[in-house]
Amino acid sequence: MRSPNDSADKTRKRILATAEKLFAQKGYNGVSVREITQSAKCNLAAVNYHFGNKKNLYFDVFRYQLLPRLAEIETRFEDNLAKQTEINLETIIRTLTLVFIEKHLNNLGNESLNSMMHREINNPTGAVEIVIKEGMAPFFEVLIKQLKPYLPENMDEIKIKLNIFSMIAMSLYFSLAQLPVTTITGKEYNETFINQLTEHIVSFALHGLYGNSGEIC
Amino acid sequence: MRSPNDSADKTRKRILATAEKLFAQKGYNGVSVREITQSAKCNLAAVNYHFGNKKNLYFDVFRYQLLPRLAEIETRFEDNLAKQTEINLETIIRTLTLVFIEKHLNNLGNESLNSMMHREINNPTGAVEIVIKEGMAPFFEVLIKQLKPYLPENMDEIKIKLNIFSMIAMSLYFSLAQLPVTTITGKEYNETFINQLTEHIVSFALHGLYGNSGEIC
DNA sequence: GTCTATAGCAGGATAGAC
DNA sequence: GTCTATCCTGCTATAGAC
Repeated sequence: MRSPNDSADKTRKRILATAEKLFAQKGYNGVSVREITQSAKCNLAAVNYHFGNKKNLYFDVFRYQLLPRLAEIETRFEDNLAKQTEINLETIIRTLTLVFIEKHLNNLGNESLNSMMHREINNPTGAVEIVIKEGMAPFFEVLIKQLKPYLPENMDEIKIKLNIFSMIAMSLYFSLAQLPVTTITGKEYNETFINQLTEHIVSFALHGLYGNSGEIC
Repeated sequence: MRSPNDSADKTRKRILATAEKLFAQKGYNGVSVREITQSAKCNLAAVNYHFGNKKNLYFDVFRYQLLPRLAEIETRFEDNLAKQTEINLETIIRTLTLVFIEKHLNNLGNESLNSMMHREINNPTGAVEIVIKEGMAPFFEVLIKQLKPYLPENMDEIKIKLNIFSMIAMSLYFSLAQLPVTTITGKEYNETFINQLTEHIVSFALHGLYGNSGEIC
């Protein structure tokens, strides 16, 4: 049996999911409400009914779609790390890199999270701040807690954070900037190359991070 | 004395410069031709007269504004490197990082190059390809030539390229993603912090790059 | 080459029937 | 809650005077 709100809820969710996909692909100004409602197979007025206006729909995509997605990534990172037979700096970095990179092998939806954060970084509308404060910040806490035992004691929190940002920067760049990478290396993003990229990031980050501590090789 | 085309040329250039700034800030769909012409203090019809249509203006911004800007960066990199008393891996990396980071200290206009490349990476319109092929590719050749003597012989070209991309990824991220970095570290982008960032990138890259060669510490 | 005026269209939003 | 019809604004692009 369906509750009275079932259908409404479904329309609402369909709009959110469709909007996420389209906003990620084309940006806020690149998508019209008409396109969203047509793609979500509902009426034009539905967006205004459920979300008030277009801007609010955009914000709700961050709140109800992207924030949970970031939480999923965090969970997946912790789960995958727990599965490792041995935990050390390398396995932590590899696990982190894999959760950021894996969207290219299976469609887990990280793509829109990365893409929309990437867009927002260029012209913030206020929507990212939700994700940064409620999503990224706690993720950083988890990462710092995991990394700290394996890092030199003299590395302060700011330095650890800069190191984490650097790893994320590489993963994001190689995920999003496929066009320049493919054009300049001549390599397509197939499984072999993605593995090579992952190993590169892990190795670069591992040495970068450890060397960075002041303990010169 | 002014040549007959002087005024037209000036209008054209004013439009190009204004369009670069606005497209970088708000993206293609975020800016109207009206806004550009008003900001460039010329008539609405001037864009169509000089560039045919809006899309073509956007392409010409890449061709005539961004491409020369990338060439400038390349020149500045080579000039600054030539000024070093000693050239080694560290000085090359530091010089490269500085040319990418320095836009935050003085306004050299790199900002719009980074910003627009960043935007295009998300939804390519065909305009980036010009910059990649005619700007980035030759820059990579220069970088490879400079780096090669200081790298282990067993590092192939693909690996060198991935290493260069990783350095660029970090510089771009710390330049563009100021909001998350500031929110999470609690540090404002003042001169002290920018210096810390630069040193972090140089150190991370130096160890990442060298460690990456297989010569384990 | 520069400008005004305007055609022609697409966008967000809403009113009101069902 | 859903839909159609419609308002109104703002956009690109062009025609044609100067």
